[in-house]
Amino acid sequence: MLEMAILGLLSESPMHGYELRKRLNTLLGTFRKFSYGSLYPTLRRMESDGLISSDGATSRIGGRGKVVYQVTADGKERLSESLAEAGPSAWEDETFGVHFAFFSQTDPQARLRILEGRRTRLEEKRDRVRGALARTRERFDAYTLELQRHGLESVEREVRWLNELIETERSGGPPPQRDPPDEPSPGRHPTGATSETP
Amino acid sequence: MLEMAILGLLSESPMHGYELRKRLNTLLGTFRKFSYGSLYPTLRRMESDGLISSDGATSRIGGRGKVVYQVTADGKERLSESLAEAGPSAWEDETFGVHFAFFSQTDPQARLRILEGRRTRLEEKRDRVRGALARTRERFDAYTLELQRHGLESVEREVRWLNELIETERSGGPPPQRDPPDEPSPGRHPTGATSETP
DNA sequence: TTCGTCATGTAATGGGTTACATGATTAC
DNA sequence: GTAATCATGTAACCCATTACATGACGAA
Repeated sequence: MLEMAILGLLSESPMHGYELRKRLNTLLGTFRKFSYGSLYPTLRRMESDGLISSDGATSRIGGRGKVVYQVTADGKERLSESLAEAGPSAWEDETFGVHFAFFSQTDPQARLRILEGRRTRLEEKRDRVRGALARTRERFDAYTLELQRHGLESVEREVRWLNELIETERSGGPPPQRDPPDEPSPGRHPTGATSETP
Repeated sequence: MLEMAILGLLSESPMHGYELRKRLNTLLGTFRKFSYGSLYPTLRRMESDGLISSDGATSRIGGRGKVVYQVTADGKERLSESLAEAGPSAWEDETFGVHFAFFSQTDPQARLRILEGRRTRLEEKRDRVRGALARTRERFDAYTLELQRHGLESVEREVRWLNELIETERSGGPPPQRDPPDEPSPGRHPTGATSETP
């Protein structure tokens, strides 16, 4: 997971750990965050595995020196293997997210298989929840019921999303390019205060 | 997390591990699943901690025998402490879900603080994503952009959900009791196969 | 000169999963 | 009598987090 994300980012441009983490967390931040405690050890392991290489610059005396990493040939190979992996593991919540984040580097066929697999996964889940809701409607208290209902709606929403993506993908069409949802603040001030949380 | 969920379920009625896991996975299944590999060891630990007690029935010769657990006095105390815990940890995705699942056993004040804390967390996240989207719009490729957009919409949706819940909660009103979404299958075509993964 | 943030790292720990192994009970 | 599912458990591992520690560098 982390490995794939690192390879994906480094393949676009060489970077050092700190920046890598920042980009990782804005890229995948909607569903996942990484800490240094996992990043740095992973980078070292990947270097010793030959997937990435550093300039080993121990710049300046004393300080540890900024270490810039880049992907090796082996690393590139590993990356495309990972991205092409369209089996069950790629439909899991977080794994799917990472895959999706690097779809532009992924073979169109793999993209489609991943999207479809993910959709099937979610449809199964949706049906399980619907079933539980139908079977045991009165065994749930109001909160539990609300939890199920909200969960069900989330899944249904993602299925619709996937349907759109698959359709677009099938028509060989360009990846979607729609506007992000407008924040409902009609008169936006230059101050642009978006939220007031007291 | 697992501990709280176990206490919450067992406090409603005594159960053995297998059934516990099933109920756990239908109750929390929209966002979390547990395996036996974590459940059984946890049950044993909790028993040795005195939070739950088993009937120790080594029924039948040979076989391990069904073990029914129930919450002890200490366990009940621990449960209400856990449920009342309304600090930052309770706003985390999965922790929040578990808290919510047992809201009917939770003090109304704690419920409100948890919902509000969760909302603030999500509003912060929403603003971070909006910011990233506004700052680096053209540094994202189409897929990455779509990922952000979908993530943003998900967060916005959950904020709206929380707003409704908080409003209901504030008016001392009864917990929501609305209908689960109707499956939109009035006349689904046989051609309209939703998933075919060969 | 002090604060923020850039930058790298380690030790201890957490909280689970996977895969495996065993046997009892029920339905057909 | 055999397949499914009920029921319990263990060992090995995984993939990270938390908390801590260190220090450089730029701006106020």
